[in-house]
Amino acid sequence: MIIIQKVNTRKTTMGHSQADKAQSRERILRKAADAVRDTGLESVSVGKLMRSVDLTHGGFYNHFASRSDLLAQALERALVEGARSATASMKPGDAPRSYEMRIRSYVSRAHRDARTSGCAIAALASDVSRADEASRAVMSAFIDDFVGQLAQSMDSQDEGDAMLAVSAMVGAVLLARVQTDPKKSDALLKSVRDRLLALNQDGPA
Amino acid sequence: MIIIQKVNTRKTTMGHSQADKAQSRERILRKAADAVRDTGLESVSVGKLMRSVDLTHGGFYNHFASRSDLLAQALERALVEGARSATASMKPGDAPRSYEMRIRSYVSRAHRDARTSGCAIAALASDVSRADEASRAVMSAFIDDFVGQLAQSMDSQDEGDAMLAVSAMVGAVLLARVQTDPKKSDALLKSVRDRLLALNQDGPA
DNA sequence: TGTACATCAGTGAACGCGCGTTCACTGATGTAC
DNA sequence: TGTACATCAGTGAACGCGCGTTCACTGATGTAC
Repeated sequence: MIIIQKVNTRKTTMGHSQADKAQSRERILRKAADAVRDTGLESVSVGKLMRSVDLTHGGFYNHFASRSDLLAQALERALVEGARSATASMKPGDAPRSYEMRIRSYVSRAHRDARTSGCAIAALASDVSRADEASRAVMSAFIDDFVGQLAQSMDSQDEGDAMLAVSAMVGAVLLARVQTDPKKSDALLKSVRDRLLALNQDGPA
Repeated sequence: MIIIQKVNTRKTTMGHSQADKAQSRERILRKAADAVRDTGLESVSVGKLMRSVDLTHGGFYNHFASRSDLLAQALERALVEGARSATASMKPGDAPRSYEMRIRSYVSRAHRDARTSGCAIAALASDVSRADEASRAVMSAFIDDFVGQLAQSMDSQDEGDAMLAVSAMVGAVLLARVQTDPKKSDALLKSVRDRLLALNQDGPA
């Protein structure tokens, strides 16, 4: 005896409640923030994005005014998540992260290889440097924060010193991602990491 | 008396000689190398590019096998021109550029503002970090050269020191291009520049 | 040097495709009674 | 609690557009004699 099961060929029925809507919006935005860090701002298309969260393209405009509106929000989200991952596993009340911990986790092979969950400044600096003023302003605020927080973790407490460190951190991760020779890529990270760590030992007089 | 001039409505007639062909190819490639640094690898379209050198799109394939073939060559050209501009006005036989001159010209407002004629590593690092292995290999070679040459100009002659410097140089120019507040952008360049210059004074012990 | 012919750089119409966006429609959700 | 109705999240066809690429054509260049 053969049993032919009636298969539901419809996609999983999407909810229609307000809570479902908020959840859909969140899934779209989260996916976009990842995609943007992984393959760049311009790589995100409405159709592909909606398909990746099992929705159809038409519904996109229930959540965002336009692709460019989405991109602006995805950039901010990516920056927030990137910054949060830098302070991951911190509970409120924990002492602020040490300079050494910050450098070791940022200038690392793990960070180089985890573009999607890593720092969005490193992932998107070139793209945003070419983008409109609004996008650049959003990232500027995160750069300022990044510099300010790093400065507080340094012996010198000097923002100028932190600017050097942040520039080198971002540059090193970027160059390590370009480098095709894994040994050279690792060596670059190690050289920059060691020197940034040494930089925080109080210099000569 | 009114004179109605017969206006030649045809575009300037293009030559058909072999020399003309080489010249066309060169014009296309040079324009592409600029465009790529100015607005990113993905921004270059065959139609717009050909229009910008006063040709029609169909002829493109007399010169390049495909858009992606052009892009690979434009990337290399952009890197060559960027590297050349870093050593501009040097005649053969001149002493190699000093460390101080290199830092002062790279980490500068002029370089920040001259994306099209500046270093292609800074302009395209994010894009290339996401590109195929072939493109990454092309840029890798230029990074290695850049590090090697900078090391030779340093007191320590140390490639690791040069890796820190190159990372900070590239990172600083990128961040300065993102920063929307001109004062902060200038200050970041100055802070990084001063510290990179100080780095070459022989350290303690 | 002059003529006849092959070559081939450049032209522009045409192709299929994916894009962002719009819209009439559907059916589950949520509300008024 | 039950019913009737309005709302609106999600669907999928359709739009105009720019893209990369192809191709039949044109006329100047370059060559063979």
